[in-house]
Amino acid sequence: MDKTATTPQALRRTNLRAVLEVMRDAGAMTGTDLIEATGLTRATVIAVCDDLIRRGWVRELEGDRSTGSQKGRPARRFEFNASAGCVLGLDVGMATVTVLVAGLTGQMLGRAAERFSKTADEAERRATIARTAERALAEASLPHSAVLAVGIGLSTAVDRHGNITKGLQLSEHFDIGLQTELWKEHGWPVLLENDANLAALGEHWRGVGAGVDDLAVMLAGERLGTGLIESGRLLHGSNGGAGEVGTLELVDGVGSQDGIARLARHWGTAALAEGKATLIRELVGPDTTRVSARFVFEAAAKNDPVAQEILERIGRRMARVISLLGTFLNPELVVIGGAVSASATALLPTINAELPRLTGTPPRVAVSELGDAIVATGAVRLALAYVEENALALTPAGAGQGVGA
Amino acid sequence: MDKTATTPQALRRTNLRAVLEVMRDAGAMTGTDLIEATGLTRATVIAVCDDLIRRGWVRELEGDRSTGSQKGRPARRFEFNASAGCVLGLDVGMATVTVLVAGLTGQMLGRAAERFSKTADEAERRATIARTAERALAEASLPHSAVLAVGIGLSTAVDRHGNITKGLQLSEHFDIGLQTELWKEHGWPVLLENDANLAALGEHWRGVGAGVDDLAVMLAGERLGTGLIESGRLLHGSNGGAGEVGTLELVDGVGSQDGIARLARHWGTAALAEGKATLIRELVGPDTTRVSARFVFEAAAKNDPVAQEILERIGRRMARVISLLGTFLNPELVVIGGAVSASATALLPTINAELPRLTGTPPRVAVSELGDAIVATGAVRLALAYVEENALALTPAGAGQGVGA
DNA sequence: AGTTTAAATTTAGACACTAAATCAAATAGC
DNA sequence: GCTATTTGATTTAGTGTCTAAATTTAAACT
Repeated sequence: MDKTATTPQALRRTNLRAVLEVMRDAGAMTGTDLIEATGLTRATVIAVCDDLIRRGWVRELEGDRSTGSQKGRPARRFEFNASAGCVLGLDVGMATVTVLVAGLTGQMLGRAAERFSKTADEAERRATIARTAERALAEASLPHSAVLAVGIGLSTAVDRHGNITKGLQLSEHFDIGLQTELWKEHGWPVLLENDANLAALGEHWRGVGAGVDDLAVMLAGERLGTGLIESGRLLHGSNGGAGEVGTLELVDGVGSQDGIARLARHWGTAALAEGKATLIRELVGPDTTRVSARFVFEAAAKNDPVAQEILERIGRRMARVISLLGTFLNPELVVIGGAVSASATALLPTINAELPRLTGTPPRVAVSELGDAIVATGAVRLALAYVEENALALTPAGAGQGVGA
Repeated sequence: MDKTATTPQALRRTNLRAVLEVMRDAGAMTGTDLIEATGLTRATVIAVCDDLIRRGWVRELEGDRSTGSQKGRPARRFEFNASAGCVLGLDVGMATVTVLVAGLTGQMLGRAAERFSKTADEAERRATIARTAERALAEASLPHSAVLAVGIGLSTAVDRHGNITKGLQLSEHFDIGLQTELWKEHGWPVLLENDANLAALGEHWRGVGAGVDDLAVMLAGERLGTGLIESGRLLHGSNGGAGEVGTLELVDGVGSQDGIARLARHWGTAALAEGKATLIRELVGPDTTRVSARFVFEAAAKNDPVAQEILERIGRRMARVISLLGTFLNPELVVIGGAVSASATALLPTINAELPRLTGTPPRVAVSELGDAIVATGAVRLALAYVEENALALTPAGAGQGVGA
């Protein structure tokens, strides 16, 4: 029943979409601008704009003749109504939940984060998530009705239809009825996606990967996951397992799913246990079991040879994975992101030195600048994509009343 | 200048495409069938069909009331005109060229193959290719004017726009003006693609991978290349290097770009040189330098332990690469194809035994049944995709006269 | 005030669709 | 052989959307 054939009304729908799309990423425009951009005639453009205004997706600006020609009849100026609604982007991790609120052009309007209680059961985790979302919405002064979609990133495999893949990895921690239970009273569309995939979306949207359509993002904090974008599209594989390097055989004496943070802690702890003379010991203090990645990176920055050796091992390890990505996917760029991404810059020399030896198509390597909002940013992007896809079927909640700047 | 907006005529174009597409993969249909399939009204369907007949893409069948109801006014029966033209699918390898001729529903109409002279220069290679294509067309009794598109598979990296990637591997052997020089007098659209990618298209179209939308095909003859399909789409990567495992680091004492055939020969020769007692020696005959893959597989089939050990090594090696594919791409199925694919069945037990140890998402593994037409079959598919995409812009050359069954 | 300029609107016409009535060609029953 | 029935094709009237061209509008300039 998937009819591809069309009626005359479909024509208008197509043109509504075309105009809306142009206006979304071009800001305020006159009718003439839109004629130029879409190839439609003036009569049509105006009709479509009036239609969009009526639907609430576009608003008309008053006065203001600052740009363009000063002569002739002043042009009506149309603008995508960025406050016709908002979306939520969530990063639901093992220990914490982060929520971003964004307007329809992606302007960030609110933010909140919270830790899960260690003993939390399903219902309690859901409650924590809901509470954090409420706080973020409150910060943005937005009503529930403004939310048009919710994107959620999870540390588990999710297939391309947004379904959690049972049996793969940590799904039981995340398969907690986020779609069916959490916001059923609001009826918000909830879109699930793997966290590394969202990190890739985030970087592709507003990170160092902006404009790069063949991209891999390694989400390397405690764990290590990879999000893959080819030709601007996210790759999932048949079970959403694409890029899930957790089971990679790397024969290094540590689990292959370990991210940068865990590796640094692991090897740092080992170095202390072996009694090596290193700055790490002083930085950590008396309780030598409390090594964290931060101390190792700090010691390395102060030229501590033991810490630097650890960083080199981590770098070689990353280079190994990146080289495989380069060989199989041939991305233009690989971005290292995640909690410790700020420190990851120290790994670049090692990685860049190793790569050409390991693959014939070495990608550029960069470090993310999105910090710990990388997944939530991608979640926002995912939700926005849904809204863009379904705009004409949705009703802008804030139509007419305006929902914040 | 990529206008997405539309005019009333675009509506008709959309419906022409929709109807044509339905008819292409459903065979002969009545107006009522098309109403059912497209959701359009009878008046529109008939108008569209008459339009398509006028353009030469569809023909009307006479008489024949075998199917459907016997009562009432007999329905007009429409059929996609499979002989409105043809396409060529070429496999241009290092040593040989293979050409397939196919009608627009993919029915094979002609075939020819030829070896390149060892001393051939660019112009001579082009001439051999042209001559082979002529022979295939002659076998199908088709005029030059019937050819609507040509797909060509090459053993070198090709990016997603069909451009050979300079500097990567064997490009100099294949960048011989196939698009600019070869058939410029006929004006045939020539589409270039990597051979492993075409193998993947071929398997996805008419091989064991039919219906599997997340698929990897390992083209493993003398060399080893991989074609990747995710969600039904071919992956290229930024330089067309995706799946080009030629530079993979596998630390086995042999080049990683080596395919099954070369590995068998390599290790078979080594076994003889080491003076091992093996059936291979007898099969090869007096000149022990002339080991070929065939002898090794034959000896293994006769339970020769040395040959079987070689097969296991090859199998483990393949499993290694497949496991990496499984980890990074998570395909549902991996198909082994290429010149020696018939023998590859002997490798399956080893591969299937190794895989679960190497990756958490082991794909199904199968052996291609397309034989040495695998690349040319994919080339046909590539050319057909072009014709389907551009059908309404093209003029069916055989319009009215019919160009073979 | 009149002219110029650029934009908006109106008007006429074209194209493509739907829905409903009518026409056409076959079978089935009497 | 005639009529009723069935099914498909065609015609007609009406609607929605677009373009192109003429007209109107609203400002700046002279």
